[in-house]
Order: sequence, then structure tokens, then C-alpha cells
Amino acid sequence: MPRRQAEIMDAAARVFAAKGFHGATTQDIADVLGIKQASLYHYFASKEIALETVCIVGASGFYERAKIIVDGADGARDKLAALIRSHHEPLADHADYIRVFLHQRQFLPSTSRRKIGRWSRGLERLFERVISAGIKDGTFRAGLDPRLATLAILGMLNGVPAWIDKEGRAIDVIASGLADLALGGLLRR
Amino acid sequence: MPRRQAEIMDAAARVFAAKGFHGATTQDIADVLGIKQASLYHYFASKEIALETVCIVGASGFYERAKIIVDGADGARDKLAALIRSHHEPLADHADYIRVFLHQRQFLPSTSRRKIGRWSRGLERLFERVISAGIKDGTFRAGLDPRLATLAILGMLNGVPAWIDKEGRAIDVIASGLADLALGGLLRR
DNA sequence: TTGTCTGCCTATAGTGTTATAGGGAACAGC
DNA sequence: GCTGTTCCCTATAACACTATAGGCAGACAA
Repeated sequence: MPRRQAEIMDAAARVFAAKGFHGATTQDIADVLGIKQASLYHYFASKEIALETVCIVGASGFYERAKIIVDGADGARDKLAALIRSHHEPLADHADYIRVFLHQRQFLPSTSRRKIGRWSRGLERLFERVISAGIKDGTFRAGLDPRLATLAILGMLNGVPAWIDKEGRAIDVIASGLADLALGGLLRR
Repeated sequence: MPRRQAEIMDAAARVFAAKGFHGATTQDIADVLGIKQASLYHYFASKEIALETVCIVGASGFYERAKIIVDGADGARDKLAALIRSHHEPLADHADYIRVFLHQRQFLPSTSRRKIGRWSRGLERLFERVISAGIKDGTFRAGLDPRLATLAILGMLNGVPAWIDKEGRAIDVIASGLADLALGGLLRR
């Protein structure tokens, strides 16, 4: 992606994250960049396509990183901890893209929405697989519902972008803390 | 609230939840009810005020129920489990109101947004207080970050409305499962 | 010098959306 | 039979937003 176009997309991501896709106007995006509204259309064909571009950037990488972890040689405990940690990595440099992906992708046209939805479900399956394996080999508690545990953990993780900027904690402190909580829970052992 | 107005608000909540505040039009709401767009303005003065009404309904009750639990005589473990369970109660009868509260309240005018924001922060403090007390009395692990644990648990809980309709699990099964996960984690003891 | 590309501009058509104004019909209570 | 209330209607003003058309200036290459 050409440098200038990346700047345009940064502005779009920022505005979409702050105001939502429908609440954001192309004028808002242009204002961030200091250019005229119509000038944006040299960089994207429509507002909807801008959203698609932002969402794809926001979603990309999660599945690939997770796949490498799951295919590795670690045990279920280390794999799950690594999955949770790696889920935080993209927050460092493009948090807005991820926020847009999480909450605005529902407004994509159905074709691209479905494509991106497949990545999400793929990621869920990776978590679920690790948890199921951990139950089977005795690392995790018997009687757990792997699907429910997956949704619980991903819910916890996907909530992070909403508060990370307000709480004064470094990303890797949060990542480690959440991995520890998911594995060990609150109760004293 | 008069019966008919409650029906209007149900429709508004449904449409706001499905399309977002800015993505929803007053025409969409009227279509759900089978009346004309302009007729809605007998029931609310503006779309923004309709959002405020829906958000207040969606937010109400959480803090009050939590306060009763926290003020009770149980130990930290039972209090936290009860907090998590009680967080699911309103999902049974007005899930759409809660979805709107969770994701659309950011579009409220600042006065009402701040009022509703105070309820949220109040709820967070109740969770945090229980967790801190539990650490102090040895129920929960030493070294936990109570604030981080609160945000993790609330993130997990606030993710539920997004998937509850798609996964075929009863609400109280979910509520118990999540309380168990938060307390015990995944690892075998 | 001519052509091409990038980056931006002005102007505006076309459309969708909110909200207001001013009714009308049915029904209840007196 | 009069009055008020509830529920809904038509019509439209006023405005905001997306996207297109067509152009201009500077950089750079042939």
C-alpha cells in the first residue's frame, strides 16, 4: 500500500473507531487529513470499501499467528498462554483498526463480511482445539465446556481495546495478567 | 411507561441493536411497528431521546442488584459468583436493550452519557471491592491485580450478548459456567 | 518539450433523513 | 352532545451526506 494511502486509511480507521461507520462522515476523515472531502475518492472508491480495507487490516494476522502457536510443540497450557499473549500484539501499533474490525464489520457488504467472519470462526476453532486437547491430556479441568471457555476467553480479550487506553497499564502486563487469570482463575489454589 | 410506548421502545431497541444508532433510521423503527415514520414523534421527541430511553432501560438494575449482593453477608467467593450470575438476568427479557446500552451509549449527548457512565463505573467498583476483599482474606490468590481482574471479568460478561442467541445454551448454564471459569480458571487444581 | 502521474481542488447532482405542522377518526367520561 | 385523549395520518421543509465530473499544478521521465 502506497505511503499516502496508508495515511488515508489511518485517518479512516481513527474516525470509524471513534464515531462508528455510519456515524462517521467522509468529511470527518478529510478533516483529520486536512484535505477536502471529495479528494478522498482518489484513494478509495466508496466509504464502504474504505471500511473493508480497514477491517481486513484489523483482522489480519490474528489467525496466522494463532495457527503457528497451535501447530507448535508446546503443551496446552503454554499454547493457551501464548494464544492470549499473541492476541495483544497488534494492539500496539494499530488499535483503531482492531476496534473497527470488532464493532463495525457488521456493516460490511455481505460478501466481505462473510470472508472476514470465516477468519473469526477459524480463530475460535484454534482456541477450542487447544482447550479440548488440554482437557483430554489432563492439563485442564475435566468437565469444562470447551466452546463456552473459548467464548469466555475471547470475550475477555476482545474487550481489551475498549479500555486499554484509559488504564495506565503496559500491553504486555495486561497480556500476561489475562493469560494468568484465564489459566488459574481467582481462587487460591 | 404506557403499554404502547413500551412497544415503541421495544422496536427502537431491536432496530438500534441490529443496525446501530446511526445506521438505524426512524423509518426502520416505524416499519417494525407497521406505522408511518412521522407517527413515532408522538412517543419520543427525537431519535436521540429514544436512544437515551433504551439505554437507561438497558443499564438499569445492574448496579442495584450488584449492590445488594456486595452488601450481603456472603464471602468473596460466593459474592463474586452471585455478581456474575446476576449480570445475566436481564438478558432473558430484554437483551436488545442491553446490546444497545453496551455499544450505542457512546452516541448519547454528553449529559446523559455521563450519567449512565457513572452507573458503569459504580458497577466496576463493586466488582473491584469484592475482589480486593477476597485477596485480603485469602479467598483469592495473592498478587492479583483487582482492577485488571475486574476488567477481564466484565469484558467476558459483556461479550455474552453478542453470541448468546447463536450458541444453543440456556442462560443459567452460561451464567454458572462463566462464574466457574472466573473463579477456578482452566488449569486442573 | 511533451506526456504522465500524483495529489488535490471546485462545484454540484442526487438522494436519504429528521423533524414539524396540521389534521382526522375512534373512544371515554361527563 | 360536548370535550379531551389516544393513536395515527399526509405533506413537506430543511438539512446532511455520498459520489461524480472535470480541472489544475508540480514532479519527473523520455
